[in-house]
Amino acid sequence: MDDLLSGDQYELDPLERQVVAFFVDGVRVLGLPRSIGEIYGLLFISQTALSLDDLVLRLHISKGSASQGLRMLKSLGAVREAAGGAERRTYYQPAIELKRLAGGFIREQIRPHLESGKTKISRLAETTQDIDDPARRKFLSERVERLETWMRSGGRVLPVLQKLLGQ
Amino acid sequence: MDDLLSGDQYELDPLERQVVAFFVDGVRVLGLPRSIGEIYGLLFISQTALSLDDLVLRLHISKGSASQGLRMLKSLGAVREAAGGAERRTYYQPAIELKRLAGGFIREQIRPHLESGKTKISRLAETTQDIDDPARRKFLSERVERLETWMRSGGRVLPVLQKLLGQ
DNA sequence: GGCTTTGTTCAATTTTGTTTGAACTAACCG
DNA sequence: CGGTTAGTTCAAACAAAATTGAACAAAGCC
Repeated sequence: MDDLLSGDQYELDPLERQVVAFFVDGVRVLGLPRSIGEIYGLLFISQTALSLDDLVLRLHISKGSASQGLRMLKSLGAVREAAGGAERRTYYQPAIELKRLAGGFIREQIRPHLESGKTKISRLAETTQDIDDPARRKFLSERVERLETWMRSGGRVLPVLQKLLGQ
Repeated sequence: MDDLLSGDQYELDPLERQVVAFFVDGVRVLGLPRSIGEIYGLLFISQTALSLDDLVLRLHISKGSASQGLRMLKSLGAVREAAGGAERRTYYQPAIELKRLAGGFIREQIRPHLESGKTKISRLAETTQDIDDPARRKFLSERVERLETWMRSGGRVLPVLQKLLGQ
């Protein structure tokens, strides 16, 4: 905290900045906040495990951001707590197997939406039954049927995806 | 605009609202704006092709939103202009084959990021060469190699994905 | 030509989502 | 105990992204 001699001793070097920027872009594609990319990026390029305070200090983000970011990364299985440390403070390391990263993302971000989608389509199918005009009802049933097909395809694809990424 | 007799003549019925809401949620998962979901949803549930003005009127969105939304949906291959109409006004219909939808999304939203990712990693690999400390350089090279592996996996997965969704 | 209709563009506004930071809990320490 | 450190929570501030609407261009019509 007390960087009395040099305010820059914690600054990222150019390579670290480049890697962090890479992951910031990466997670934006996935619809995750930039702090997630910053944290994961710095962990990815660090040879030693880092604490929450290290992240705050080096990335110039708030403790709140670091805490929330680490929580999400843990839930995605993208970081784990470093084993062993006898210290009270916990240190974090990145998971770097694509299999694990993709698996966590699919489990946490995709499957829930697929599930809730199926539920909503069921309700849609019910609502469709209430339509009076038979021609209209037939058309709607076909469209709902189409949605159900989409969801089935989605459900079939995920395991294959995970399998392909796990190598 | 001047609905003197009944302000509701263009309102969505409950089923239409349900479908539009379904697609609004759906596109949010993909990181696309809600207007995209509204427009596609209404087209999806409509038995006839709709014009830009129809969308403005029924969804209560601005002409600007409708225009931009249709442009993006066209670029994704998710809507096409209805053939035939001798009218000046153009009418739109949804593409409903998952194959086509997924293909457009992959082409427009995923591939560009994969490509630019590869480029950035190449630059990263160069920067890594400038590192003086051999141990550090070795570690960084391994991590960059890992990123390259990720990208290769990504590149291999996309065609399989398209193939699986096209049935 | 002038008038109308259709659609686009983009700066200003609104909405949404992220980050901050102060207040808090919990755990350790002397 | 009282003091320090580690980490969480959440309302408020801020930043990023979407939407609006007015000005505009293009094309048809009379």
